[in-house]
Amino acid sequence: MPELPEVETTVQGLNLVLPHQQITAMKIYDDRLRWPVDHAMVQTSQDKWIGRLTRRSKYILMPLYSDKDCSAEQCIGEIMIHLGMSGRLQVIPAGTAKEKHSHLDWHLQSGDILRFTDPRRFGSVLWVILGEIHPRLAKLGPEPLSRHFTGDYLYQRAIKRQQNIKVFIMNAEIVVGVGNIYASESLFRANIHPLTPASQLSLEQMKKLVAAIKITLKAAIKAGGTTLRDFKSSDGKPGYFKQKLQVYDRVGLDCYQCGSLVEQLKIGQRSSYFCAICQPLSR
DNA sequence: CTAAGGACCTGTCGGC
DNA sequence: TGCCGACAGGTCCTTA
Repeated sequence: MPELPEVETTVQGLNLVLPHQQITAMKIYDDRLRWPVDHAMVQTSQDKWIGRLTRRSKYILMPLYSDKDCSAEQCIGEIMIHLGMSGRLQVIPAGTAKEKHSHLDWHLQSGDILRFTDPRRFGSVLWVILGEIHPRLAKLGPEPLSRHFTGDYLYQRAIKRQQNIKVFIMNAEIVVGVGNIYASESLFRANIHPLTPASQLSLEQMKKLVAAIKITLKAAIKAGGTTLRDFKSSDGKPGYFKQKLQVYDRVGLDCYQCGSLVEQLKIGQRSSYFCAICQPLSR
């Protein structure tokens, strides 16, 4: 389900309702996520106030405070949530029946519940100690929408890398937040074949690719993410970016740009979509 | 160090 | 209708 635009959409939606709400209780129904949920979080969450949520890579960071003011000195740490492939984090009315894969609830003073649901359990919910950088965040590359992510940067990182460009841009140590959908979409937009070795691309091509990634992600965030099967933002609405996908999931259909057929390949175990005419393979 | 593959887990869909 | 394999938006870990 979630790539960066879907996570960002979720954070924006939750920030409309969660900040300054008090947690009255946390319940763990199933702790078997990507990593076991630490049951100490139940006690830690008790009676704390929720601050403004942020995002780093595809992780959602929810700071907790010991006082309703939520001033910096009162912060006690953060809950760090990854949605994996099938996770959802939403605020629902008290009493809403649990689904088969609802794993965690935070009951709020308002009566609502913040609920984490994840059928495949590739998601994770971890505690970040105050003032520390979680090991999972320590080695991440720049945010794709930040000024640190430039064509020059990507070109430098690609020197001596024979790896194909699609797998390369999906590596979170190079740049975070480029998942399988938007990798194909960005490469199409930049007219780069997904199998091109990273080191083969010129500085100009890298600049074009970086611009394409930024434009693609921004447009997807604006549309509320992409709903393929089951993505729902925190307010329960689907994302509308699917209607704008150029190549993803369009194998055998006409390329919107040139009219030839969109092709599909497995690259690094993932389905990849491209137009061989618009995205010629240089060497 | 890089690159490639398997692993984790459940649900759904298409073919027979 | 039922069974079985392939596949799904993401990382992490092991092996070469």
